[in-house]
Amino acid sequence: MSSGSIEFRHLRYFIAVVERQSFRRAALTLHVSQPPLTRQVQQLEEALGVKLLTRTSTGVETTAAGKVYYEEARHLLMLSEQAAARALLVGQGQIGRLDVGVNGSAVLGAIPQIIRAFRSLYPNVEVVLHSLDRSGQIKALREHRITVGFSRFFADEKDLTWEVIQTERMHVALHHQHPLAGRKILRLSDIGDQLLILYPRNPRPGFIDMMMRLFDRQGISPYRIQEVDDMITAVALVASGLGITLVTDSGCNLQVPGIIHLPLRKSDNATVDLCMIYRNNEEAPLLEAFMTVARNLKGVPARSESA
Amino acid sequence: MSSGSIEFRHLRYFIAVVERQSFRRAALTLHVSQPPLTRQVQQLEEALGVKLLTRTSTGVETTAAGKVYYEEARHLLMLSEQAAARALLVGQGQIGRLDVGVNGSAVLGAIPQIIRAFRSLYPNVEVVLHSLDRSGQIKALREHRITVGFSRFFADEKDLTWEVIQTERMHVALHHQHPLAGRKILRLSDIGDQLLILYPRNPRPGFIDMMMRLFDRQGISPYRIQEVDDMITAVALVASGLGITLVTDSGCNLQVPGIIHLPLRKSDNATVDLCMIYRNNEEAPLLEAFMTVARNLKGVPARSESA
DNA sequence: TTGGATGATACTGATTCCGTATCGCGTATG
DNA sequence: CATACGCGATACGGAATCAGTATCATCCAA
Repeated sequence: MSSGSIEFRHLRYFIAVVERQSFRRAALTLHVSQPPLTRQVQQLEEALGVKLLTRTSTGVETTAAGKVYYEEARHLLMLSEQAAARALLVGQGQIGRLDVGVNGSAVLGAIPQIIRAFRSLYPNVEVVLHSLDRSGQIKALREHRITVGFSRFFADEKDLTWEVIQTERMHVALHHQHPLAGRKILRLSDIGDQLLILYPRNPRPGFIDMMMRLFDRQGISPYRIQEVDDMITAVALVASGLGITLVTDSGCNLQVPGIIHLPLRKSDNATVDLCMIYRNNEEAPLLEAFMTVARNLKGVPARSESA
Repeated sequence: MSSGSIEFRHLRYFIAVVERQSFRRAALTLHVSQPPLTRQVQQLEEALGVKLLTRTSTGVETTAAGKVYYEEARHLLMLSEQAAARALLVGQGQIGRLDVGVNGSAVLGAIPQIIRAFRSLYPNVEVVLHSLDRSGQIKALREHRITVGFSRFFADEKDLTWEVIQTERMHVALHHQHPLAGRKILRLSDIGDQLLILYPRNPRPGFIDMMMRLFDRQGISPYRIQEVDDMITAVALVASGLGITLVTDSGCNLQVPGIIHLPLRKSDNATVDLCMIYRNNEEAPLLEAFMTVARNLKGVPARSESA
C-alpha cells in the first residue's frame, strides 16, 4: 500500500513527540511504548510525503514542514473536540435553532409569551418565526422547514399530531358610540342582527366557518355579514363605525382608539382554541422543551389587563 | 470501555451515510460492506454521547445534532487535507519563511540581488531580514532564529559552514577636489600617507583589521587613521574633505555629492569577500534553494554602472 | 398477505496495532 | 581512546480491532 489513511491517532502521537522532543518521553505521557510512536509517525510522514522530524542521537528536531503540520494538527484536534461538544449541546437542546410556524392573528396572543418563556430558559437557541397559514404550516412541517406550527384548529393528519394549547373566549369589538356600548356583557343573540365583520376571507375552512357554526348551535342566523381579509381590517372598519366584529382574548391586545371590547356570556361557549401541531414521533429535544413550555403556560390569561 | 477515540474513519463513514441518506448506498460508494458502517456510526454516536441519525425503514434521517456534526466533520476532513497539502509545500520549499541575517554594510551589494532573484523563483516564500552583526548571526543561527547569515568573513565554527559568495574589489572614496582625484587608478602605496577613515569600530576582529593586514602585506604602514562607527559616517567625513576611505564595489552604490570612487590596482589584491554561513547538515529545502540562487549570482558584478 | 428493502446482529477471518526484545548509531564519560 | 549510556529503528509474536458473510426483525408497498 502506498499511503494509508491519516487518522487522529497519528496526529495525537505526532503532537506528543513534537512537544516532548523525544519519542521515549512522548511514549511515557501517552502510556504506550516507544515503537508504536515510531511507526505511527513514519506512517504519517509517508502519507504526507514529507519528513516531519529529524532524528538525532539526542532526540528529535522538528522540520519546517513538521512545525507547520504540528500547528495544523493541534488545530484539528481542538476543532474535533469543539465539534463533539457542539453536537452534544445540540443533541441536548441547549443550543440550536427552532423554526416555528405562526398564523397571522394568533401571534398577538399566547405565542409571544411562550417564545419569551422559552428563550429565557434556552437563551442559546435561535427561534425563527415563519408566517404561514394553516396549510402552509402543514406543508412546511412535512418538508421539515418548521418544527412546530400554531393555528386556530387543525384537521387530523396521519403523520402529524396536534393539541390544544389554549382556549380563548370571544369578545365583541364595537365602536364606543354603538347602541350596545353601555352593556357590561353580551349574548350571541344580542349581535345576531348587527352588521358582522368577519375575517379572514381565506383559507376557507377557517375562523369564519367556526363562528357560523357557533351561531348555528344557538339557533341564530346572522344575516348581515361582511367578510374582510384580516383582523386589522375588521377592527379598522369597526373603528369607522361600520359594524361590530369578534376578537379573541389576545385580539383585545390590539387597542384602537374609539373601540371597546365586551365579553360574551360564558354559557354561550363562544370560545376558540389555539392549537400546536408537530410531526409524529419527533425526537427533537428542542421540540420537547418548547412543548413543555407551551403546555405550562396554558392557564395563563393571554389578555393583558387594561387600565 | 466507555468511549473509544474518534478517528477520521468515523467521520468519513458518517459523512457518506448522511450524504447518501442510507447505510447500504454509502457502503457502495465507500467500497465496504454495510455492517462496518453501522458499527462505526454507532461508535461515533457513543463517543459523542448523541444520536446523529434516526434509523427508519426507508433509510436514515439526520438529527439536528447530526446535521451540525456533519458540517463540522466535513470541515475537519477538508482542513486535514489542506494541512497535508500545506505541509507538503513547506517540505518542498514552495512556501514557507526564510530568516536571513545581514550585516549593515553588506546589504548594499549582492544581497538585494540574491533576495530579488530568490523571491521571483519562490514568490510564496516570506523572506525576513534580520540586521545582525557577525557574532549576532552566529548566535541567531545556533538558536534557529535565522537560517542563513551574510557577513564579510567568518571564523571556522564546529557546527556551522561558511562559503564565499562574492569577492569585491576595494575602491578609494575621496573628495573631488582631493589631490589624487585626477587619477584613473590608485595603488595602495598612493594612500599610505593619507588620513584613512576606516570602519566599523566594532566588532573587533573585523573590516579594519582586514584592511590593516592588506597594508602589512604591501609593507605599508598607514599612520593617520580615524576609526568611525559605520560606512555612512566615513563617507560623510570624506564628503566634508577630512580624508579618504575604502569602500567595496557595492559600497560605491552609496552616491554622495562631491565624492568620487577610484579603483585600486588589481595586483594589490585589495579585495574583500562576502560570505554566507549556515548550520551543518541542514536539510531545509528553502536553504538549498536560497544557496543555489546565491551561488549562481557569484559572477554578476554587484556595482551598478554609473554614468 | 407478501415481496422487497432497510438497518441491526452474530460469528469468523483478516488486518492492524501494540508490547517485548534487540539492534545500530551517536554522544558523553572515564 | 575505550566504554557506557541514551536515542530511535526494527523484528516478531500476541492482542485488539476491523471487515465480510449470513441472517434477522421491521416496515412499506404491491
